[in-house]
Amino acid sequence: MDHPDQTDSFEEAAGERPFLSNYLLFLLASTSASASEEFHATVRAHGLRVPEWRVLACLHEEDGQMVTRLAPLALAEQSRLTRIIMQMDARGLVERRSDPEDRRRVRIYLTAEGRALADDMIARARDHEAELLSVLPAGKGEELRQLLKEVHAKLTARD
Amino acid sequence: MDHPDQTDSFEEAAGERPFLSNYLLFLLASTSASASEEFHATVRAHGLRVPEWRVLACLHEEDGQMVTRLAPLALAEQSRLTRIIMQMDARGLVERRSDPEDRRRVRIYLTAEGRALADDMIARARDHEAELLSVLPAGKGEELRQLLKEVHAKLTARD
DNA sequence: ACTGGAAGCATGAAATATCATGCAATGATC
DNA sequence: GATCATTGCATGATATTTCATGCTTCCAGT
Repeated sequence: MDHPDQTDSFEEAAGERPFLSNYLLFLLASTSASASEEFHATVRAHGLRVPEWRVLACLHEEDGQMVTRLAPLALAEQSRLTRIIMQMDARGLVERRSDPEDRRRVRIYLTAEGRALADDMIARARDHEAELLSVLPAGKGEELRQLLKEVHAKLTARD
Repeated sequence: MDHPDQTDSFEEAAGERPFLSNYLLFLLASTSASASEEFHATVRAHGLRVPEWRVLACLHEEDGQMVTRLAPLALAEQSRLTRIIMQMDARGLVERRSDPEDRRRVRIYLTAEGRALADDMIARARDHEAELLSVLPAGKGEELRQLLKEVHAKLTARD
């Protein structure tokens, strides 16, 4: 039945597996989007936009970071992050202080309110992650985490 | 030196591993972003915006899809996709035809030019993916792909 | 010290995205 | 087969994002 020498239209050839559903960049983007969406609903329910939550998480990890360092971590472009920080500042979640070592730099610090919110959201993020992983066969989640850490490291190594 | 019964500030406690760099949603989003960025440069170099490339890839896989089906696949919201399609139509990459079975539906078809571009870009995507995977120890890439397919399936199963 | 260049952040104008809603076609219920 | 709800797509108003560029501060070389 299969005469590969005849039907080589490339598109519908016999042994082809579908491209899209196996394409790594698609799987990454799509999985990231659907996995994140659930939690992002929680984020918005707490009056935060997604990049604001990311900033809180980054500062929770290390307070007083500069805008330029925060931007890639929060997956936001610099000018966008500047504005987000300004709004968070206006709202009293963070505080901007010029770095005395280098006055070009602006370092961002959590306020008490910001820290409280960050703590709360981080706890929720942990819970959500646990719940997310629970739909997978045991161990798979950690396996995925480790692989992603590896790839992520390789990719960000070559700046 | 370490008296865990004293310094339990939760934040800087002894055995804590960093949250962010182990947080699955962060790893997914950040890895996806940096992995995609390289290829997206290629996409733009060919005069396409990222969602346009995604539409081409989706149609290459299955021509004549409806807008509503295309939107989640191309990771774009419906009204956004409508406009993107309109531009691609204006540019001659796709064609919109009302579905005779259900005249609310608009089905999108690749034009000859669109198909040629899609074929070309898919080939480049394959190449880029191979190159991307080559920075990983052999096998790791496929392992990652399989895990992502699993998680992706689980996540999209519960609509 | 002086000059050129780069780093760090801010900002205006233009491009995009989103949200709610509109409209048309279909399906379901009685 | 009239009515009401729903699906599918389009669209206007608004909000967000981006791009280029400006301004300031620092650094390197001279």
